Amino acid sequence: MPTLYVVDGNSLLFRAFYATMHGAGPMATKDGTPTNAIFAFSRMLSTIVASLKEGDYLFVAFDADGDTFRKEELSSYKANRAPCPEELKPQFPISREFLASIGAFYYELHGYEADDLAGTVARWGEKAGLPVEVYTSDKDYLQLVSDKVEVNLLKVGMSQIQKVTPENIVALFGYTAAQTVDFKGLRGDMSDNLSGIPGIGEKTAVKLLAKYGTFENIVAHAGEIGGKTGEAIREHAEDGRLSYRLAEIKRDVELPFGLDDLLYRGYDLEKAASFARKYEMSTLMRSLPSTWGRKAESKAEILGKSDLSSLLSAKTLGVYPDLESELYHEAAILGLALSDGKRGIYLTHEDIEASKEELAAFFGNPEKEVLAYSYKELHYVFKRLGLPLLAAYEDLLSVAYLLSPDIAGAKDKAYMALGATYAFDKGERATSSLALAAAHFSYPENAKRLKEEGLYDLYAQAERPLARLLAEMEEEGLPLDEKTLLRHGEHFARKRDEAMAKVYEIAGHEFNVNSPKQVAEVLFLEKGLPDLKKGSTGVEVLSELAKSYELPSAILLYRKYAKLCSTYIDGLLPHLGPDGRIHTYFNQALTATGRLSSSDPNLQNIASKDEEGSLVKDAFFYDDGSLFLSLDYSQIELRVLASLSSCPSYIDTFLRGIDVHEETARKIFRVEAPTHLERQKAKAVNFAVIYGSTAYGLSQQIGCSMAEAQELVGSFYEHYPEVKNYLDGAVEFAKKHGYCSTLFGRRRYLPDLNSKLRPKAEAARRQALNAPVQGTAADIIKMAMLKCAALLKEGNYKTKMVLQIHDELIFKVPPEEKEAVLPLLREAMEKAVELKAPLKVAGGYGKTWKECKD
DNA sequence: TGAATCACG
DNA sequence: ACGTACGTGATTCAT
Repeated sequence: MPTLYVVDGNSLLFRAFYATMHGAGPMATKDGTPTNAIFAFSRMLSTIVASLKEGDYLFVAFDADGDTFRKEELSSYKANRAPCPEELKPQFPISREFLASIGAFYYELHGYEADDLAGTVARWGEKAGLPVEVYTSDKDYLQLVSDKVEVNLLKVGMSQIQKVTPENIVALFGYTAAQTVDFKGLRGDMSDNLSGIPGIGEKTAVKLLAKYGTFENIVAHAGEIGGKTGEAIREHAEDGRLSYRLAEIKRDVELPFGLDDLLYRGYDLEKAASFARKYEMSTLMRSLPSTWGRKAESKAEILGKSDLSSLLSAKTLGVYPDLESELYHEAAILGLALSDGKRGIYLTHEDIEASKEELAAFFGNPEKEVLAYSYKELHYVFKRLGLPLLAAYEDLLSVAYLLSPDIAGAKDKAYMALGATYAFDKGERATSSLALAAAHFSYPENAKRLKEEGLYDLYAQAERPLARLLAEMEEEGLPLDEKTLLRHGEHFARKRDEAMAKVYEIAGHEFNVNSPKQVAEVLFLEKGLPDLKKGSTGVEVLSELAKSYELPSAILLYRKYAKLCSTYIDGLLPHLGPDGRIHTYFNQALTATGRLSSSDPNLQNIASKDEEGSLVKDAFFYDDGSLFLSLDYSQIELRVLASLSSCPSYIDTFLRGIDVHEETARKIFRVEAPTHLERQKAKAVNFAVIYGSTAYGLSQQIGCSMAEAQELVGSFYEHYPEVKNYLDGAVEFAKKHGYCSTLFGRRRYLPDLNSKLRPKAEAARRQALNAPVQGTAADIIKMAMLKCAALLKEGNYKTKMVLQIHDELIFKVPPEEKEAVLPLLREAMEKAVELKAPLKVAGGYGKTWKECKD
């Protein structure tokens, strides 16, 4: 039996809005259009569509603009309703657009409310003998409940739904479906500004209805009802009647369509994907039920394997490796999709083996061209397959990242940023891999977009070539000696257990020291230590408490060794390959600022500040006599700030090669020879400036008064006025254009900059200040990496770049190249880019990673 | 899945 | 009145 689904669009959209209003992310498109309600609304509709079966009907009712017949009857109707939130307004038309994109029939009619349309359509269903499912969060709809009609009341999201039927309605609400209107007549409805009978609340109304049945019968028997209640009924019967009439849903509205028009026929994947792209909702396609998606024709005509040589005669191929997981160092290689944009072939792993020579001839030919999603991934996969990859290439992931830096590692988002049309993860692996391979032919249009936005040089000179270098670095890996690591690990574990025993001893009992909640309970409740920061047990709090108490310092000690054990011993070992090396992944298209990140494992946050922690780096060494070389940029971000702002006195500090923090201290404290403390404070001020911190933040950082912090910042800007100018200008620009950019044009979009929520806008302001600085430094080191790699190749050196840690490069150097390579690489890094404040590089050799940092 | 914590730049 | 320094990743607990 087909079912009719009736949805109260307004109600769901409001519910969707308030459910996501305080959510985490910005929930807006790049141009600032809010989409939070649409996000949740689309989820709700997806859930409903998912429950539809072939032959079912779907109708979504909306309120129309302007007044309704109810307003004509009562001018104060809904008069006290809060105005529609500004962020929700633009989302009304978008919700219609969404429904259209998924083929859902919706309607609104001037003079009527959504419930009248819903009630009318629900009656059609009843008359046709169909079961009807109504979705709303408005209890007025309960009057529709019948043998045929179930009302689903939404509580929070789609997760909490109260199904109301004739069987359970009295138990749930105390009145029947037919009595819903009588109930409203008595109780009224604050949200509609209907008084009902003043003084009668929910409890009284239910009691009266149970006894007398209907509103009119209650009025007729008002004489026998005593006390204030009876008095109120007699006095306000007319008010009640009015509320009654207005609460009644009209069920015979004339509509220009019929039940047949509501038959749900599914959605066009292309239209839905295009909606998702337009509103930057990367997860939408995944939440839509695939059973209803009418597959777009695959762009690539699928060829048989016998046509491989014909396909390989193309100059350019889109190539997409089909892997079992994203961790391509290890993941099983399932297949390889090749497309020339119009036709394509999917090769299984066996096919690849069988056609290796033909494939090698194509990919080893520098005259040919490859369009890859992630060249880095492809490169690594080809190495594993024993295939060369020397063809020229484009890296679509980098293109997407530059055009839309907030794609954060999500494939859907990346393809969406490229405007590539493909059915997201629908259908067979082979089909979707081929669709992706073909989608890479969007490259020419996107290259044009890069040029229009001034990003092409960054792509062609930095990101694109970097993809190959990073692949080589990942493949090279870093040597980790298991024995040494385990030896240090035993030491850490012993210390950890000692610290734990001490914690238990002082606490007087055992508890889970790993649980911040339990730690807080023991410290602040059991032991009565002062709670300095809202129950937090972080290092700042515990080290402060450690000055006066024993327990916090024991906990800190436990935490230190527990961290070393779990993250750097137990966490690292599973990543140690049979080759004795650790192969990290460099994420090239992830951070908001243009930095790289490292994961699985993260080699950019191996301990080194703590003396014992740095023992981890002691386990990284070569067994063939090769050395580690570490070269790092000194204060690159401050030099970038000085250069971006063209501040002569700041630049001068760097030109003179003096200690920048000491010089800042001399200026802001107006002394000749700053003390150690003064230098520390000046250093904090320098950082506060590039982080956009407030006086409060600075005062917390250096433990001084707000007044002093204010004074220091003020003094800084007095001595470096151009810096202030530059920073003010940067925020202005970002507010006006919606993004900020680095010296080389890399953008970061900041839609929150104009948020009405102060903390959000303030956070965005700080990001606008910091991103150009951090991002420019990131651009610089990327260019330096390429320069270093080119020089090493040119000079036929065996030295290899193995790691990048934001402002530092680590190399593997054979002993015989020791003398030559250091000055070569240092020079390359310092001259990578010509800044107004010169770049300076420091560093040296060591037998272990730890040693080269000493 | 998110919060808390702590490792790095 | 309100929160309060940028950017990451891994582990653990708790829901």
